[in-house]
Amino acid sequence: MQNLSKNQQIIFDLIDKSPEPLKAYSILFNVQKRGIKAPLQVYRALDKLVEIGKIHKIESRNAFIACQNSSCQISKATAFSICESCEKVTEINNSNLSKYLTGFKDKNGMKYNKYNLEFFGLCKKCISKKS
Amino acid sequence: MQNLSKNQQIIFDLIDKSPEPLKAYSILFNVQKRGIKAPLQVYRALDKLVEIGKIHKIESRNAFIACQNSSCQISKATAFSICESCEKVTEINNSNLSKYLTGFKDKNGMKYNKYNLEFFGLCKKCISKKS
DNA sequence: TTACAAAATGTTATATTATAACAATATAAC
DNA sequence: GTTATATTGTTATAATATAACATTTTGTAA
Repeated sequence: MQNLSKNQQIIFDLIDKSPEPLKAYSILFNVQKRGIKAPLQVYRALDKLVEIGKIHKIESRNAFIACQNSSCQISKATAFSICESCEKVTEINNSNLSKYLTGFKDKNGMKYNKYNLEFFGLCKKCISKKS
Repeated sequence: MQNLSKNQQIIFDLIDKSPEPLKAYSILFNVQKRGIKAPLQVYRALDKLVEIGKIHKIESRNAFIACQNSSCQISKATAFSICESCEKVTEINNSNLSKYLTGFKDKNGMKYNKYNLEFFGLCKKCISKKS
């Protein structure tokens, strides 16, 4: 695996140490003191980091999270759980699930090479808060 | 099932007769001749139509498609196949898949009440074009 | 059939997310 | 060292989505 460029490293570090998914303009705000001034600089780094699998985009939230799976280099099979109350997002790493979905074939004969799955619900903390 | 309001009906009809997912501002452009002038009017109708399950949002494309499943009223379990070449989107209606995912429990103890799954690949047409 | 509540509409302004286009610089491969 | 590729920098703008407020319509029940 090649090294990250300067901007890529700055932005990856920020996302990687964040406990929650970060949005592009929040990232921009946080890295301005490090010399990254324009949205495009952020989006370019994000695109590359997604491409090489260091981060994932949470599509329903337009936000980015570091890959939790140390062996994941290219993101062809992603699954996340999202708490609709506190917005906590966790990457699901379940081999049964990934086997099932990677092998899934629909009747239309289309062969899939990638998928993204987002589960929504309430996390344990938020369930107990409400009861 | 209650009837749709005027704006909801106009926008649903447009989406329903479209062979491909439609984006909000493309919808806006197409319904201006019918008196819907502002983005918010479109987004409000879209929100409601999604809520009652008449349409789904394709998150990775920011586009909307009519529900293909006649029995689907509330969209708690959605799955789509997306061709990365021609962008054709099809709703997957596979009871094995939906049973598997609806029953899925992760080790974190979170209970899911909704999911959205997007598969990516090449459709039959696009595969044969390339060979 | 009025009155009340809920849903939907209309309108202007603005926030948020993302890319186009072009020039310059750095890095890797040969 | 030269060339190709990736990355950066910069300005402008496109595309997606919501805030806030006023008004009208619709459904429900007294």
